[in-house]
Amino acid sequence: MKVKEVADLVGISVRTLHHYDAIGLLVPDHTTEAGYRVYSPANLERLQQILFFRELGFPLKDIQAIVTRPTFDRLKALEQHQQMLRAKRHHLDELLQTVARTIQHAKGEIEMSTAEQFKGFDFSHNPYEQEARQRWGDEVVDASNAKLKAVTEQGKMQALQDEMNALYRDLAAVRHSDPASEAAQAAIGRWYLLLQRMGNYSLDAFKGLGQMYVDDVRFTQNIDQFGEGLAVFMRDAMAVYADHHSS
Amino acid sequence: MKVKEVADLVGISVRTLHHYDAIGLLVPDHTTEAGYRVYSPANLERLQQILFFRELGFPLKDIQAIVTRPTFDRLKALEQHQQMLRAKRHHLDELLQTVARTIQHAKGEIEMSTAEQFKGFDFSHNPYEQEARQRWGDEVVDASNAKLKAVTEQGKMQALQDEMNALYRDLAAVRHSDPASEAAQAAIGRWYLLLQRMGNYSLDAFKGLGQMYVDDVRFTQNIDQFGEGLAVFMRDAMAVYADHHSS
DNA sequence: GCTTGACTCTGACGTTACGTAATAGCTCAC
DNA sequence: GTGAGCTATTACGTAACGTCAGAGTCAAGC
Repeated sequence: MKVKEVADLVGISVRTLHHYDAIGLLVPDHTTEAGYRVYSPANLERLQQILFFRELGFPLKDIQAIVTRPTFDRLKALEQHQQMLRAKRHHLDELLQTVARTIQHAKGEIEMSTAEQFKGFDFSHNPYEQEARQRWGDEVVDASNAKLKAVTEQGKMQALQDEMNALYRDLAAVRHSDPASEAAQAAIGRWYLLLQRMGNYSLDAFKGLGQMYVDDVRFTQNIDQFGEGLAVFMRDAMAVYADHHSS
Repeated sequence: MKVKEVADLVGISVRTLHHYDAIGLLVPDHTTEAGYRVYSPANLERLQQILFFRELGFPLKDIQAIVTRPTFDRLKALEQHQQMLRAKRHHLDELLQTVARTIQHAKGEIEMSTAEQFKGFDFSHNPYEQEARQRWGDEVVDASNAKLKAVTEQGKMQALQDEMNALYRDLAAVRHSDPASEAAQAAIGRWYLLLQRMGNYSLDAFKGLGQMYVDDVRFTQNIDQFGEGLAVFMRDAMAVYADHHSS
C-alpha cells in the first residue's frame, strides 16, 4: 500500500506518514524505484500501535522509544491501551456528568460549587501513574521516572538526581547477573534506602513498585534508558530484596 | 482568586492563564495594584466553557470568536457540548471495541481486516458537521463554512468563493429587515440557486440547513463573520423561502 | 523591621506535530 | 502520447503552550 491508500484507510494525512518516516517512527517496508513508500501489513500493525499511543497522549518521541524496543510486547501493550482507554472513558463520563450538572445549574435547578464545575477536565495522567502516586506519593514516582521537578533548592535536587542516575547505572551494569546476587542486592538495597529518604514504605509496597516498573510502559521506558531490560531486572531484584528482608 | 488558585483548582497551568489573558480569551476581572490577576466567578464560568470547547478540539481562536459574541447562549452551548461529548464517547467506545478485537486477533482467536484495525481513530469532525455532510455533501457544508478547499481549477473555486462572499455581504446588509421582505427573499433565493449548482436539494433540506446554521456554533461563527446575527437571519429567510416555494 | 519562602509579573526562546505550499517526477487508463 | 491523479523532497509557518530568567509582591515568623 502506498501513502494515499494508507492515509485514506486510516484517516490520517500523507504528511503525517512522511513525518513518521522522517523521524523513524514508521519506516515503510520498502520503496519503489521511483522512491514511493510501500507499506506492509506489519507496517500497518505498527501504525495501529502508534495511533493508540497517540490517542492516549504519548509524545511521538516516547512512542518511538517504546515500540522500537526489542522487548516490546504487542499484546501487553494492547491490554494496557485497553485499560488506559477505559480510564479515559471514565473521565469522559465525568465530563458528561459535569456538563449535565452545569446545565441543571444554569437552569437554576441545582447548586454547584466552583470545583464541581471543573470535575473531569484533567486527563494528564495514565492510570498506572495515578495509582502509583496515590500509593507512594509524587516523589517516589518522579524518582522512578527520573524526572524530578525543580521544586526548591535546585542544588539539592540536582544532587539527588545525580545520585539516582549513578544508581541506575550501577544497576544496569549488573542487570545480566542473577537478581539475587550479592552485587544486585547491594545495589537494590541502596535504591530502597534512597526511596526511604522520601518516605516510609513497606517492603510489600517496594515489591509492588517494582512490578509497576514493568507493567507501565512509561516506567519501563524511562528506566530502560539506562540499559535494556533494566526495569525487569529491578522488579526481580526488588522482589528478592523484599522477600529476603521480610523474613 | 489569583492565578495559582485557579490553576490548581482547574488543573491547568499558570502559563495557560497568562496565555489566555494575552490573547483576550479570558481576561481577569481586574488586577491588583501590584499587577496580579484576579479572577471572578464569572471568569471561572467562562473558563469552563473554554475548556469544554478545548476538550472538543476547537482551536482557541475559534473559541474566542464564539464565547465573546454578544449573542453567545451559554445554555445552548452547554447542550451542544453534551451532544458532542456523547459523540466523542461513542467514538471512544469504538476504539475500545477495536482494541478488544485486536487483542483477540493477536491471540489468534478471530480474523480482522486491515480497515477494522483502524476503526474509531478519526475524531476530527463534530457531529453536526458529520450529519450535514451526510445529508448535503461536502461542498454544501464547505460553502456554508466559507472554507472551500482548493480542489481543482483554482480559478473556478476562487470565483465561487468571491460570489459566495458577495452574497454573504448582501445578506448581511439586509439582515435587520424582515426575513420575508422582498430584498431578503431575493438574496436568499440566490443562495438557494448557488447551492443548487452543487447538487439537487429539496426545499425541506434547504430549510433544515438553515436551522443547522444556527444550531452549530461553527456554522454560526463562520457565517456571522459577515455580520452579527446573520446565521439566525439566514435561517429565518431560508425557512420563509422554502415555505413560500413549496406551496 | 527584616528575612524568607511562596507567589506574582513580563519577556522571550523553544518545542511538538504536523499543515501548507512549491516544484518536479511517476503511473496508468484512455 | 496525454493528462489526471499520485508521488517525492524541501521548507516555512502555525498553534498552544512549556520553560526559564530576572525581578517585584506578600505575609508569616523572628
